[in-house]
Amino acid sequence: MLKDFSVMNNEIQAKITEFDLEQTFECGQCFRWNKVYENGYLGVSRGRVLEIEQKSDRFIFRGTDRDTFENYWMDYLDLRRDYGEIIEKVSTEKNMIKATQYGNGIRILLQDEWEALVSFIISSNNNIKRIKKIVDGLCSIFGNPVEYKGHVIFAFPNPEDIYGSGCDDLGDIKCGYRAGYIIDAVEKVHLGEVDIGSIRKMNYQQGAKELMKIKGVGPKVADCVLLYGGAKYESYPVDVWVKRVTEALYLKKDSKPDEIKSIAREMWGDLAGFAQQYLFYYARENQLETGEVK
DNA sequence: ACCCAGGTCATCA
DNA sequence: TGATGACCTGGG
Repeated sequence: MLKDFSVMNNEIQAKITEFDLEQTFECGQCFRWNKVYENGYLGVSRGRVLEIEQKSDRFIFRGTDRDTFENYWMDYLDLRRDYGEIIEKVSTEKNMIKATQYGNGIRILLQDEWEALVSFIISSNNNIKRIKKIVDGLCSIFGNPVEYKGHVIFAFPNPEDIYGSGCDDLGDIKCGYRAGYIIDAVEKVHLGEVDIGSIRKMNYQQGAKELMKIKGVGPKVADCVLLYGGAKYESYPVDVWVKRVTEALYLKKDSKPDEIKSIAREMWGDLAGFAQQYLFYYARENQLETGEVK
């Protein structure tokens, strides 16, 4: 975790343990951070740009100021949390020990709830590469441009930026049948039928119920939004990878999502979301079909 | 041509 | 409630 940081020459420097840019930004939880050079990533959240460079456990943050860093990015990057402690607590058996060693620099980002919602609507029955492409397309059409060191980055559009558009207006981003889902989300959030801004205050059940009012939002998408945007760390999103690996390691049989979620809750309690992320990253990066440790 | 990808929906019993 | 197909799109 981050203990303190220093500001000089418009740069913020800090030593942070259990943090790796590639693991955190490429583990499938977010879709808008891009590698711009070796060990350097550039991203935007809620219209704020940030450049991060990593040298082992030393980090340099650029494009921000002390106030924004302390009041926004510290929380976004979850830098106040002791992930050494998280890893220790979820490493309940040998496979999880392996998974947490493999992804020991993963942090769960606190993303904008609306961005997480739309991103994971797009994620359904889709692959990560194409999800990124579609999300980028949505931003370049509807988002506000932000300039940084010659890069033009488009912020993620707010509901009001998209409101008034129809499915046809989303044709260029090639999101297929998900266009209708996105429009439904835009309308319900914009008109106040869904209170996306309150999911962090709600409990897990309330949050899930609220999110699933939207077309295209089922249990898996709701779980992702609650975990990555709603800080509901007991959430255990069950996709094809997590299903495979959880069944193989713990259940030893074909199981329904609710059974998979409940055993995760038994093993890791309100830290199940962290466990899920380590397992997902480990299984997917190693293309594990059975979940067995190699 | 067929299958898959961080699933959900409509339909049917 | 629970099971079964269909589904935009692009890559292997």
